[in-house]
Amino acid sequence: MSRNSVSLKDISKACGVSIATVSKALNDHSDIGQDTKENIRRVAEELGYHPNAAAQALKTKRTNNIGVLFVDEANSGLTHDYFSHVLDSFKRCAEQNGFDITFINADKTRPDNMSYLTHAMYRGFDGVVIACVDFFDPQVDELINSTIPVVTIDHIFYNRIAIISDNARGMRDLVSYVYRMGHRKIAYIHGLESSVTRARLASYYRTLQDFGITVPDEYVLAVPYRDSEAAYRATLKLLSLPEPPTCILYPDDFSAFGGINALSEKGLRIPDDISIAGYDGTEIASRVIPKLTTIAQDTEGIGKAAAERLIDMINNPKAALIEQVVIEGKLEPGGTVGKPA
Amino acid sequence: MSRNSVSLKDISKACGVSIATVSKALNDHSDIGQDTKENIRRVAEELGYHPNAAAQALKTKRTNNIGVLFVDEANSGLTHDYFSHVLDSFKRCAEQNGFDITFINADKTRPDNMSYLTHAMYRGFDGVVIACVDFFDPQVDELINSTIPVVTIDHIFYNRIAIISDNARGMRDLVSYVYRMGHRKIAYIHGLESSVTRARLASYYRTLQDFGITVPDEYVLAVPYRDSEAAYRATLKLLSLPEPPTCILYPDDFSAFGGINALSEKGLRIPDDISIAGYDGTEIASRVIPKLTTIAQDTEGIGKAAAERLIDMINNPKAALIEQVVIEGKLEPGGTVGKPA
DNA sequence: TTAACGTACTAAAACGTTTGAGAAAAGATT
DNA sequence: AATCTTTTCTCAAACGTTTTAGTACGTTAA
Repeated sequence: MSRNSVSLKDISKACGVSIATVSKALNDHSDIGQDTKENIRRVAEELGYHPNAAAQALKTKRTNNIGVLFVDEANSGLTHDYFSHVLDSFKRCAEQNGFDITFINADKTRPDNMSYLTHAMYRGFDGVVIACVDFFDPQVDELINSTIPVVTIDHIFYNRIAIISDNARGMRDLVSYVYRMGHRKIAYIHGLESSVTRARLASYYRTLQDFGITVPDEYVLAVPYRDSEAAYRATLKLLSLPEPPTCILYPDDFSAFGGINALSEKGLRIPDDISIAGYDGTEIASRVIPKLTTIAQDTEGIGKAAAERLIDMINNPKAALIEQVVIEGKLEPGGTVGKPA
Repeated sequence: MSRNSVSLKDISKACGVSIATVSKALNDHSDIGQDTKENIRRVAEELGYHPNAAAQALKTKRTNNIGVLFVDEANSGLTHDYFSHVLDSFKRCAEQNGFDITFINADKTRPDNMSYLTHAMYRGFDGVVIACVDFFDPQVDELINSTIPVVTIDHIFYNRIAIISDNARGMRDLVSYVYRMGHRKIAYIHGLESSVTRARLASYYRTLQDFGITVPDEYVLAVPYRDSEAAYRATLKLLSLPEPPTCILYPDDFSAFGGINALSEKGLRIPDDISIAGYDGTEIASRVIPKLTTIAQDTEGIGKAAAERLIDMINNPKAALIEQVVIEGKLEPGGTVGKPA
């Protein structure tokens, strides 16, 4: 009800025992009598005791708090569909293990002007999870090379555990699918330079090569992620080619909607006149008509794997096994890919 | 580079002054000589000192940390479009004022089994912001009635500052708009019982009344928020009425997409055969064709107002002025409302 | 000359925990 | 009866800060 603050000392007085005894009783140490424990716990409950995280952290060097650094192009991972789903899953898993999560500041205008690492050390995070568009930010680098347990998402560092969505496989599945649907002129509007983009792009070329297809350079364009305006313009560019593609792949579902706008503006029907596919498997993609063909990323699995590995590492720093955990996506055939016209 | 931990003591040794002097120098107290201050700061920098949040919190009872309780139907506000945008804005503003944000657990399965209030006190949050679907959860109630500074979003308590989106105004604007477009048979698929729903529903009836329109009871249906399946079914139900509506309003943009599916399945064209509107102003709403007519909620303004008020209250608990801050939305006319057929 | 004052510093307690070392009492072993 | 164990508890230091009261010393006013 109120913002009281009953401490171990209060309980110790009420029970007529020492503070140490109270602490041990509440932490279930073996050197406290059963009846004493019960009494102390009862009184603690009555008094409305709850521990003080700051004092515990000061003493034990454990905060049960995990730092989250999710930063996208807009300097916020929160409104980013993919990130927010991963984060939600991460959060859930962390909470089930008794950890809270706190954001590592993404706003560089904060008054104390701390770097990511400084901030993480200030708060004493037991571990840190990073999902980032720009893994080459020096501040990110500093954090990666610290001694704080770190798990990265969608980017591999030689000295860190990484959880990565299987972009190569996803892209291969997608390209194979549209190939099987009969497409040969497959354009790819991809995201800006990042390890994710690189993996997908390589897989795109590789898969086409396996099918014996070569695409003209004009079929491959770069736009920022989730920028439907840019995707719109890129799409128009593709359409203006002397030999336009019959199928366009987008870096994400959101961009695909930008593409759809361009196509419908040009009077092209999907999938009769032209086929398209997105990437991510956002909820909205499955709610529009026709459903967007896309690769559903396993955000649940990614978040959970990240949390599990990080907590492992926190609880067992010695056994820190550097590994890459690859999480498979899943092709979601919608109605936006048909036979080529 | 490493997870060192240089403390005031280390600096004091290096400078040959007392710990107190170091503390005061770094906090810019007036009773420390200018040159001493400079020297201490230089050494602190060299040694890579950064303060310890736990120790500071223990001593000062300030954590510079704000607890966030955002819980939606799925027990997570993170993937909720409206919430996540509000939170993003809140976070940004809080960070600019030197506050971090930590989630108050939404997962009731956490091992220590703390209530929201217990959790908040354990972490020593300086304040708490609550956006919630169920403000009648006893745990929420407990938190509201604690002495911790609280700001609520979209729900008014007599003893708390509330930031509320102007749902009455938004609904009035929307209904007036479709009325002006010629519609008289206006159905409303609304969300489940909540103060937001109540405000909108009342405004819907009130506005229609002002226009001298009465709607049959069958025109008003309830579905959960953001449940496009339910909205799909509700839409079919409306279409099967002997005298179906010419315009359907949905509780949110996402539901509207469910409605669109039902309509297109029935071969109805939007807006030629039937008109629809959403609510929220999600990004995707403006990226589809035709653009979804909707009320854009000022999530930026809501989050910012919440953070500002909360921080005010934290810094100046005495002056706690209980108020309701109303944030206006904005009608975004898209292409889904036309003249009635 | 003495008291009053201002400046620049320090000592030490306090915040609420945890924990290893030790102590006291009771029970078990010779 | 003396010694060893076991059980149950307490002492006290420590974690890294902040802050109040106080000290030492030089300067100024009477």
